[in-house]
Amino acid sequence: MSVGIRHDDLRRRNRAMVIAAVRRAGQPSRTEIAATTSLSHSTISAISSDLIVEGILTESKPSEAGSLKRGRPQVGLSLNPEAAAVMTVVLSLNFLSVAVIDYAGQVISEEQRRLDTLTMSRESLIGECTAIVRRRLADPDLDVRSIARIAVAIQGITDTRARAMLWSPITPHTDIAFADIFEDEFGIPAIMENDCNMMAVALRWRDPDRYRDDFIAILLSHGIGMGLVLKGELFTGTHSSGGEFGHMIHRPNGALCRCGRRGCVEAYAGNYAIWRNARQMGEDAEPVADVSDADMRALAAAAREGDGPEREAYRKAGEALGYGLGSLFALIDPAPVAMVGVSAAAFDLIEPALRQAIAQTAGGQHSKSISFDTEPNELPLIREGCAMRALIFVDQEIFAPGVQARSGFGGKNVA
Amino acid sequence: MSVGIRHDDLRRRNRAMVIAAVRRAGQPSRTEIAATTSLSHSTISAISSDLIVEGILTESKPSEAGSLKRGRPQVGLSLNPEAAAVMTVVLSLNFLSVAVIDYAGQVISEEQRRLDTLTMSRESLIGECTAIVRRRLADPDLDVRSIARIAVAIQGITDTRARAMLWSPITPHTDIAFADIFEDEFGIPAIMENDCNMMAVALRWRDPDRYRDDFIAILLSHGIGMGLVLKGELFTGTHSSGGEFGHMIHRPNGALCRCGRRGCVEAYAGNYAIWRNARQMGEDAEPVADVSDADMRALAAAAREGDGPEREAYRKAGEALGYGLGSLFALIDPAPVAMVGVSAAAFDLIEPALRQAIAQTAGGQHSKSISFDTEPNELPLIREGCAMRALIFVDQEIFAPGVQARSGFGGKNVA
DNA sequence: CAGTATTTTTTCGAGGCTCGAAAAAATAGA
DNA sequence: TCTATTTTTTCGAGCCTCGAAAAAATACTG
Repeated sequence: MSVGIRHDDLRRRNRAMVIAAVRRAGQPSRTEIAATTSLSHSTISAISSDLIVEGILTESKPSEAGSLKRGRPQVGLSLNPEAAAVMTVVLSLNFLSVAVIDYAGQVISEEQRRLDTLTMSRESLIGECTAIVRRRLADPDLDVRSIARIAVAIQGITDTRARAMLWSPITPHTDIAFADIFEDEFGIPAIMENDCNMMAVALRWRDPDRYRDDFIAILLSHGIGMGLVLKGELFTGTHSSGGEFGHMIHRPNGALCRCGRRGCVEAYAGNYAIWRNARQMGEDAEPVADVSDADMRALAAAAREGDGPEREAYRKAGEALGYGLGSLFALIDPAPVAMVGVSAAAFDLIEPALRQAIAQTAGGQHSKSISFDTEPNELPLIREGCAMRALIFVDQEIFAPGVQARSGFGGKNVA
Repeated sequence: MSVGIRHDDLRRRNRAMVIAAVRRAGQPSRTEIAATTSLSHSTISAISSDLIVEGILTESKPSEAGSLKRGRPQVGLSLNPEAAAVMTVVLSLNFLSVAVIDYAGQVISEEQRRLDTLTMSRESLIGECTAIVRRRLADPDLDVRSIARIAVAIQGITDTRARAMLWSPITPHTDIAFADIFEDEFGIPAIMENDCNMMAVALRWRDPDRYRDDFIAILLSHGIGMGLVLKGELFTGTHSSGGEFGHMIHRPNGALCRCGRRGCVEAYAGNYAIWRNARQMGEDAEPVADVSDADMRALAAAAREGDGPEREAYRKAGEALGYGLGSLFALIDPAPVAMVGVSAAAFDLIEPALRQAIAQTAGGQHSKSISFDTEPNELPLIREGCAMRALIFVDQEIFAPGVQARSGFGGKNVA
């Protein structure tokens, strides 16, 4: 462990730094990059002229129209969209979505497809995934060689090495190494990520002011998922994608969860749990396979209508989420929360009980100051997160290569 | 954010790397250091000769007696004990302990003292702490100028900046900035750390094989504390020392906790909770201020004697700890656990219920493979952790200084 | 419209760092 | 005493970043 820094690593790291600065800032001038990286102008000049020659960056016209200043106008540097491309594959319950994204982050082409993921065989699930990717790669407008990376996101648990799905609620099959499958099939490096982690990555890029170093993204969907960024890094478990917030225990020996255990947060706050409680089916009732978004919206509407089992179901969901968040906050301290997914649209029904519960916990000391944001649609977020993950891989591993070991330094999990 | 690497940072980082290699390995030769750091022999030679001239390292006799090999014998490098010294201050319930440690990690001098921390005024608590440090500094055998760092550990919550105790169960007073107080008083840089975090740091140095990158140290004492190392880094909250495992919610609206809330893990597993249950005082009974170690040992003996309220009390403690660990493992995946403190000596009474509970949780899937270790005495561990923390500060900030910003690189929390 | 002030970017030499190769040092075996 | 072997040091080469100065590109000024 703890490897020293070779002399040639210097350039590599600083190249990566410049690329990262451009990706973050959009069209920064060399002077701005020098300021944010605290490297000298000479160094930035040298590195960026290399990157331009290599076709990674391009010079764009003076960044702002209102160049009211005197002096030589700044020349904006931007990512060359044609430098590379990446592909995202998002697999969720009964739905498969693929997109090709250029180096600057714009969607070039996409395709979506309904599947019956719960009943498909292992082979046909894999087959559908590879087929849709193959169709995209066959696009005549696309230079296949430019695709530098495939990022796959799935609802479920993935391994830390980002190679395989270990378990997922959307299919009975386990341990599918999608990353390896795509690499073998297409010869393109691939990674396999957890959907909620990708949501968190995307939120950070969308709104870096709110979602800076520490925040939580919670997916309120059929199941409950979480993506967590701590100290600027995506938080993952020691072996898996981790962060199984939905399966923290809310009530020992409580309601039956989809995972087969009892008393998980999800067994009170997942769509199926809200549905079960609203229909007064009892906590032991087998979770239903799926509840349509329309049904959930109808449920929320009924709950808003007046007091009754629907409203009580949302109250219980809020309570479970509140105690769960309280326990989480006991571990990590409070942080901004983004609620994502269908039931985030019903957050008005969830919030009161949630805040009341969180106030009972150690982490909820300043419960009023904990702020929630809602975003009803998770799919675009997941795709954006995948795209950024893949693009940053290209930035670091392809356009600034040459470092052997990652231990000690090398922010691998930087969201 | 994300600062580039200056040319002069190179030497600084590699110096730090060499010092760290020596601290880890004990008496490594230059060749061994070159191997572990993957720097060239020339570089190691240059850096180590600098460090020797500066009095930071010394050459020791050939590392092993059995130099059966041919060739020129290796020269061991070791830390010069006189290069610097650090002081540790450990403040726990009714007890204050101070030690001076040389640069190589050996205790030079120490002093311990009983206090009535629960009833002392703020001023006298601070006064006792500064007085004991002053007495140690007055030791004629000690060169005061060599003291490069004071590390203070306290049971309770500290801030992420390692300046202040925010809240502690050992005193009614809050927000005492011990680090600032010591710095102002003695002009020596100081840090304020959480006791359980220091336990984790110490475990990692004691047994790097078992406690490598991911593990958990749990203090089973009057209260329940936790120190957590994830991916080789000490885990802290976003604002505070965090990791308040003892105040995760075990049962909503459950037993009364010392913190004033209800249903915390500690309200079932802290010494006062075990005592309360064993004495059948009811879950609403006000927690007692302190239970002596002797009383706890008697309780454990009674529990081992036969079935009864004592045994049931330990069972409840195990259940709470098990569900809590299960929820924690849902977030971070399972990892080795060290149980520290008086009640760790009664772990035989706790373990069955703990394992049974953990098996009910998502994190406990492989509950049999989760391994527990016990260590009944927390104080030496805390002191060792403090010492290592302080020494590593000296290694990095004093003997390899010169880096301005830490963002991006700079492993601040490396245990 | 020419000249001046101002700001950005590039150029160039200096200084430092790591590296590889070769030399020097230090020991065990023959 | 000589040779083989291993560790450590020495030395020149090659990069990299930096600061200063030059070059480039614009706005202002009279």
